[in-house]
Amino acid sequence: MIMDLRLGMGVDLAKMNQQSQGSNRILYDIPCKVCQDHSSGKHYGIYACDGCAGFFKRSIRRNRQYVCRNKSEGACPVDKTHRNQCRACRLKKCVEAGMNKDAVQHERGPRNSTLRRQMSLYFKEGIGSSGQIAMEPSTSPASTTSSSQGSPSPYSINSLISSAGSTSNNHNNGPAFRHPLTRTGTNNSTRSHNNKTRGNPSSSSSTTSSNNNNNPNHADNNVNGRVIRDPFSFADKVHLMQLEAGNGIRFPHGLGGGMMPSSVHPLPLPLDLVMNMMNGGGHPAQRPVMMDNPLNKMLMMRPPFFAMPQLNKYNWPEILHPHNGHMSPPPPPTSQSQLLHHAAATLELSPSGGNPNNALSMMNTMNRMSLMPGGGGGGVDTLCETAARLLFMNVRWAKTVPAFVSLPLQDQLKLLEESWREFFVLGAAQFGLPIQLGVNLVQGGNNATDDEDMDQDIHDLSQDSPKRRKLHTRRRGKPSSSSSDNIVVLQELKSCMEAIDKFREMNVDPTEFACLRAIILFQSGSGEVKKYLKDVKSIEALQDQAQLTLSKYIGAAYPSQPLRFGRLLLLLPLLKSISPSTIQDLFFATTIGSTPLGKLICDMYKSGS
Amino acid sequence: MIMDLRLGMGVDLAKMNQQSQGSNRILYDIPCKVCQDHSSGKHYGIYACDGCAGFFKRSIRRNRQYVCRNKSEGACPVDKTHRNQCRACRLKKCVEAGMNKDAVQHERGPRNSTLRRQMSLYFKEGIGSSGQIAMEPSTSPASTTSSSQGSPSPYSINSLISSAGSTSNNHNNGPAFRHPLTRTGTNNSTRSHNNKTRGNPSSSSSTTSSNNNNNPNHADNNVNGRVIRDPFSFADKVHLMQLEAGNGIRFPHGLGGGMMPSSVHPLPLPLDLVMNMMNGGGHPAQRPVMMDNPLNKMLMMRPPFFAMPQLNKYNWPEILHPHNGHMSPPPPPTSQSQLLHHAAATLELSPSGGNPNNALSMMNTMNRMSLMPGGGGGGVDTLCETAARLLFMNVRWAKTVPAFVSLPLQDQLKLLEESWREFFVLGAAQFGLPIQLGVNLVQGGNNATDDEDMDQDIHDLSQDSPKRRKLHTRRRGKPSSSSSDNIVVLQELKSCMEAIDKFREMNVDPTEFACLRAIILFQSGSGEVKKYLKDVKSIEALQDQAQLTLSKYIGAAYPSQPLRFGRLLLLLPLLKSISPSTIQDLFFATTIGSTPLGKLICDMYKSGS
DNA sequence: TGAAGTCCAAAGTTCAGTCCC
DNA sequence: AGGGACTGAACTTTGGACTTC
Repeated sequence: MIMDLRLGMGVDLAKMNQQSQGSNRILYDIPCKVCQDHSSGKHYGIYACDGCAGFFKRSIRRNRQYVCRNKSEGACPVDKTHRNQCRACRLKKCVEAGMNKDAVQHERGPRNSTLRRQMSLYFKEGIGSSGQIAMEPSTSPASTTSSSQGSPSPYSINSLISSAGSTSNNHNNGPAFRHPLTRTGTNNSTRSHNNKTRGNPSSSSSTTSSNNNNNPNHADNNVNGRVIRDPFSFADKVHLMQLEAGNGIRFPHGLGGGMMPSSVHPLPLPLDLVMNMMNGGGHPAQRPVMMDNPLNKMLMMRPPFFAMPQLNKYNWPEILHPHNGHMSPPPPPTSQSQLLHHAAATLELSPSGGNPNNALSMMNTMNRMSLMPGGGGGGVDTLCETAARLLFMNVRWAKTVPAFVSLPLQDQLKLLEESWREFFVLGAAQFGLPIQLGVNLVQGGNNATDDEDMDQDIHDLSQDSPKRRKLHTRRRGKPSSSSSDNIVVLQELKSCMEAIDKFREMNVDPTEFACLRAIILFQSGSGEVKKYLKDVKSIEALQDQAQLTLSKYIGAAYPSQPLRFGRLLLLLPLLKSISPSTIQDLFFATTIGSTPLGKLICDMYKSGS
Repeated sequence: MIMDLRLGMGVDLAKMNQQSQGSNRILYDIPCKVCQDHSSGKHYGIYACDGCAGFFKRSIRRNRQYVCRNKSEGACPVDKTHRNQCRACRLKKCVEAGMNKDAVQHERGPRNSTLRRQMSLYFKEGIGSSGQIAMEPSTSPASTTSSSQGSPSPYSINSLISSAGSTSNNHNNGPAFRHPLTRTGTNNSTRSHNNKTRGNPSSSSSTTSSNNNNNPNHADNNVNGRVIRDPFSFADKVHLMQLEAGNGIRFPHGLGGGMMPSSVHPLPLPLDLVMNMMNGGGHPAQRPVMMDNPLNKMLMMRPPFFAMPQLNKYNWPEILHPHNGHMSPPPPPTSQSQLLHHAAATLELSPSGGNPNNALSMMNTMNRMSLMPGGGGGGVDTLCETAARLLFMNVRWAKTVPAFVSLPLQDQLKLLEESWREFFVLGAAQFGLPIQLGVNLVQGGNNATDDEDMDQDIHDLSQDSPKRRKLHTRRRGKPSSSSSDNIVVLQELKSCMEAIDKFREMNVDPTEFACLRAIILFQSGSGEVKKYLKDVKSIEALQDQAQLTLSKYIGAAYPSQPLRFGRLLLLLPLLKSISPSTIQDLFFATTIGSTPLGKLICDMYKSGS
């Protein structure tokens, strides 16, 4: 003790020399009393490093009895470099150094699940086999020892065995109750209880179908308009177009079409009128304006694209389900097996279907999706495909805009790179991409997708902690790391969904969407972007054109809505409510992986000349 | 346990039998109604231990929803030893035992650097006196301790004393002395963690409906959904500002105006109409209001807010330099020594000037500022003051908008919290806040501030590495830590400057600024925000009003610029090009520290009746 | 002054790596 | 050679000490 005191005081002054090694983690210059590594404060009564603290805790919790296999008979060196050589000696030294076994508390219940765990559950192991939904890992009898959960398993079989074997928490001390939280003899019950379930708790809750799948107002799948054949070699690589390619009814390369529901057009404006408006507008352009009135052409050129039906909120576009009839929504598969069958069939149709991983993952996904509110139609993979298609359509579209392609190539690429995110969300709004399915990617098995539950999820995941400050920190590489990421992702998704709702509330019509798209495309932006743009003036002029066109169109088409133009423009910032990285992680990870989308798009664009 | 229980029951209600466990802490023999541990008095309505009280508080504050993972389905034992095993059951038992959710209050500011202290320091000693720079809270006499960093000083005198006197720093055997740094790391995290969560004042109770105390006063003004005649007439408001500016008739609280060239005023308006509007909107304070209201004073002190002249790009507003004549910019100090001298002089003028650290840092700052383009008059400190003023004036302005104050208080606060960033940038654009000086905060001594050099700096700092992906990662605490942070900050600054340039290029007039400000203020947004808004419909209607007003105004004032309205609206997203945390770090760290601005603003707003 | 609050050390958990079988 | 266990850094939660209203 005397030693302790002395040491303590002496070293305490040395506390001042802390090291914060690159994070806000604090290490003291006080060495670990066990191994002399930097300590991170006191643990179990003595200054110790995280390693020794963790080791001690695990050893005590699991009641480990190590044996030194060395000739030295318990005299192995325990220091930073050797501490892992002999557990027996390490533990012995921990005790000798004064670590207090009683300070090791009971294991507690698991915290909330994290995105990473869920993702690994889904994508690594493929839950599909028994039709079991994976979020209740343990309720299934045989299932999945803790190990199968990909989690580090504090609740491993091992630990069960060991603690069960030792009826009492022998290693010690019997009754002593020094620390209030000191372990008592209740270990067995505790452990087993812990061992039990580690899944997503709310899985059972609410299948609340947030989907009022009503008003299937798409008339038929009339594919009108030409489809420019476009060698998008890239798309193939990325398996984007699997479904589509496998099915004659779909548009080649996903340049989707569909009929515009007449109800959506307040004024089924004849195209020529639009043209007139555009031409007649006499934009008193204050700047040199690019010639040949490109927006006109742009708007004209893509009837099928802009004519895609607006569907119900979050419903699948009919076009994704060609096998279904015309008016009737696809009967949702009612059983797992049906779904699997469906998925399998789909895969077989795919020309590129050779990839087993793909097939497997898709099947799993389809399986998982079966409990989705929207009926069984959509799965994450399909979602991702659609997402990809959406994006690429935008690229394709841009390529058909003469004014755009007449810009310096560098500018084209930069503009595309800058706008893809907004394109994506805008497209989701226009075409009903059910981005809310992304929630499932975050939550794992929870099939709740309405706002209430989503809020709940956000709350569940939300940790009132420093992490919240890092709100914009993005995980890279890994699917995701901590629950704070979950919060961010969920919040962004929610914002995004609400943004989309706002567009839908406005009943934005295809012409308006087109104009908005152009406005977005010709955003010269500020900061970094601008620096790389060669012809900012032209771009600005084009944006002017676009907004003028929109303004005039609205004036003609919605004369009773003087606020409409402003409202639409004010919706644009909402398109940024989800971050590019979230989009990529959620909707493109499976199809594209981690290649930055901006770059990918540029490549696509360049290659598809 | 049994012993404990018996003892507890036997002695019963008697507070008299307190136990002091080695401190003067008082424990009662009345057991915790939740876990039967010793209680420490009543908490949230029942006798409870500190643990359960804290647990309950945290759970309610963070709106946690736990799920019992036990087969027992919510029947886990909750006692002293098991209380941490299952949060769901513990919380359930808390509630069942009678803990009152409504007794959990909102999170308060950090104790050691309370808002009030900061503010009173800031405003009492601070900005008022000419040329004086007093935003470092620490300049207050007594504190020579580490609290002088101008940062929120986690190291209160109290805590220093108590730890210094230590001996009683019970749980540790050693140290008589905690080094401040010890706490630094945790403190940062702790603080941010504290701050973060509940920007929303009534959130904890909003779920439980307990708090309906807000919205008493929007009874009759409620615009439900309909975009009808505004009781609040933006147009009038706007015109008020014009008049003010034009006539030299100002309203006491800086409601607007600006020295607008007369040519800019297309439509002069009758004053009385306007005055009616202003008087109409009383706003009874709905909540307990912070007393002694330093912010009010501050705001009172600075009437000429909206009258600040629009100056040259990035020049100091004249008003900041009252000691200088009228039109001529202050002669910049020409040499380092001059500057240092100047700085020193300034410091000596400071009432509290004792702190050497302060003096040093300030001198360094001044030194750095010396080579600024805008002349030597402005330093970072002055910049920060101006920034603070800018922000606060916006709050003040909002308070004068009848339509705004007629919203539920909760909504007002949320809207303010959401728009301050944009207000700040918009204000910078309108009043010429030389935000480019912020570059120096990032770079240290580098005196380059034009675009070229800034690009160079970005380039120099930039690592073509994964770091770039973390673009939004935010550092906390330190002014700037890694070079990647620097990149982010510089890029954001640059974007922000360019956004401001765009506004200036457009020659946005004060009326337009006012409308834009209103549009921003009444942004119901999406995602998180919306959830906390009670009266979204009204807010949307108000935004509609604002944009309609702008549209009409532009139509009248700039008939030759049909693109103008759209262009202005399209500038709005640029206001988000700088992140709140960057703004705070750069422009408010010295004045306000790390108190989250959103929260601070809300407090200001509430306190300023 | 009782009962709110914050502060923060030292408990806890999580999980990517790593090693070992 | 793939799966399970261990390690330790990173992060969260707990509860006793202390402050504030």
